[in-house]
Amino acid sequence: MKRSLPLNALRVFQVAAQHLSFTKASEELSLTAAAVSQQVKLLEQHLGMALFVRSNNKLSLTPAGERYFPRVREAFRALQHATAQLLDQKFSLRVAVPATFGTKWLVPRLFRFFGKHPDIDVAVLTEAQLEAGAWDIAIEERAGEEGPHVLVATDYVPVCGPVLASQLTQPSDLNAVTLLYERSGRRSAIAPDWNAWMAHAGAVLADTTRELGLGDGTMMLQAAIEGQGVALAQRLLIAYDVAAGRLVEPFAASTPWRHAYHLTVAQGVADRSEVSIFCEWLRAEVLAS
Amino acid sequence: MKRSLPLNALRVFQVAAQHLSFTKASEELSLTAAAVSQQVKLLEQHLGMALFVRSNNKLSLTPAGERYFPRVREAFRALQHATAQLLDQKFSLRVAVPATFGTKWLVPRLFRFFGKHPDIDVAVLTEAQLEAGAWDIAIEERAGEEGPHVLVATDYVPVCGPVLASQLTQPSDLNAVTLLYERSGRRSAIAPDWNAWMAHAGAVLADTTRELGLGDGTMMLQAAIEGQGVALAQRLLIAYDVAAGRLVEPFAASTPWRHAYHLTVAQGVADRSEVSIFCEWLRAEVLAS
DNA sequence: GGTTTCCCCAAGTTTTTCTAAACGAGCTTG
DNA sequence: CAAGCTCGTTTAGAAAAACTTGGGGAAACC
Repeated sequence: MKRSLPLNALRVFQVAAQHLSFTKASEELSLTAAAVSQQVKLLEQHLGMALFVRSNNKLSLTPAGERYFPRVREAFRALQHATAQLLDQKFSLRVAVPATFGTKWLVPRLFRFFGKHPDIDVAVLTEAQLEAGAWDIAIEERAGEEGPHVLVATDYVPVCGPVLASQLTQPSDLNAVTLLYERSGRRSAIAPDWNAWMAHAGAVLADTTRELGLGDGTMMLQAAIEGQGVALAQRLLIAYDVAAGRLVEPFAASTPWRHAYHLTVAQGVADRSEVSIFCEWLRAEVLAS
Repeated sequence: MKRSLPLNALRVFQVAAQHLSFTKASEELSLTAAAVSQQVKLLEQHLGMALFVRSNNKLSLTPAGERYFPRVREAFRALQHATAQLLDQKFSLRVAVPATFGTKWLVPRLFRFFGKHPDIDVAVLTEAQLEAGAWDIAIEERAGEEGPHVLVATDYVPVCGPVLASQLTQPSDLNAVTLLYERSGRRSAIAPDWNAWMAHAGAVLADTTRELGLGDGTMMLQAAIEGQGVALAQRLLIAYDVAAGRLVEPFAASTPWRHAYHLTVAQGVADRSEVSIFCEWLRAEVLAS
């Protein structure tokens, strides 16, 4: 490499390649289109090859640019991710939770914690970033409700929007609607299925019943709220939506199997006061509900 | 992220963290130490946290910096690697070879190819970068000498420097010296071992004989040239060193097993004239030797 | 105790980067 | 088919970084 890569030009290239438009890239970067054009030209000169084909009024990548772009994007994403994680360390307490649990249970209660402890900066991270050193407290979901660190456990009930609920009088009616369930891909917990619930409710799931698997519990609940079907959801996580009338439980029957959320404290942080304060607050919240 | 990362400052940080010295970093970057100091300070301000501990006269990373550094380094390496590979595309022909084969067989003959075809830019890549699209022709080593695309095959013979060779009169003398062999970790070929050669030569390898495994054939041959021991080397690759008197074959006995170099042409490039010209030249070179 | 080795700071200069404005090529539109 | 629009390029000058110089201090080395 004759001279070190022009990094800023590289970032401009990356954004421009994403949009396949210098104008759009200039907006994202808060620059003028001229600046983008210049930076890209600089990079192309540095590499000694064209990255874009400027066929008048339409922009596309050359084969070289096509090969280069995804790798450059990946590198920048890695930088971005590393930086974001570094910045998390500025919080005095970092709590990693499953996305749905965070959205539907933790976040709605968190304002009470802030009220009591305004001096503690809490960061709520999604489970996806469960790398060592990235969190102080982690909450994880597992099947069953045994274990020394169980925070709270829940069963599953069918829920749906109020309109749909009015059409359901008995479990077998479910065969006429779309059944939503969570396709928890990587999670260790065994996802509950409709088949089991129906059997438990004394009905039979027809082969023809339409099912829709959502990749994420929040998405599933959102679909249920919008009336797209009936979801098999954790009772623990629907309290607020039920209270607001957005969701209704058409049948009381819950499931015999339960899932539990387990509380883990990262090694070496147990003696920090924020950590124990938060853990105690969590347990108090569980008891209060 | 309030404002996009200062990429150049990030690179400076990366270099400084590598050396744990602003002065050394400034040399590598062809800057003054003051410039390095300023860039690092800029980055630290941007992130809102310290990355280095400046204890007078000794520099070290903070825990945050310690976590950040390897990830930043990785991202820059990825960029560097992607760019290097992109630049290879400027060559009209990219040939990937095992490192030792390239050093000892291909490169010494390559000047004849350039003489005949000065218009073809050849890039010789090491096997390590065997990713799709990165090469036009690949040469790979495998055990045995069967296969439709065998370029050339070879057996193995002991070689060493001339001084050491004068002390060896029969195979059993090898038990008194260091035996060098190639620890070809990832290669699919089964590395030949001294045990087998000794048995074939009618001698016995003593348990006490000192062996030294080198990770790379070139390193092994270099050790042999320097008189550090006797190497079990591919006869194909030692011709030039033997001719120059740097290496000597103390025993004529070669091995019953052979390895072959196979020639692979990447998909979709077989019809390019440079490719067929080079392949024909390779075969002609094999016949000529 | 002097010397060396680091790093930091402030001021000034160089280099890079960006903007503004004008231009040109193709596409759309009336 | 010509006017208007979009989009990228170019140039020159302005703004903003980045870099150097020179000075200083604190530990470490001899």
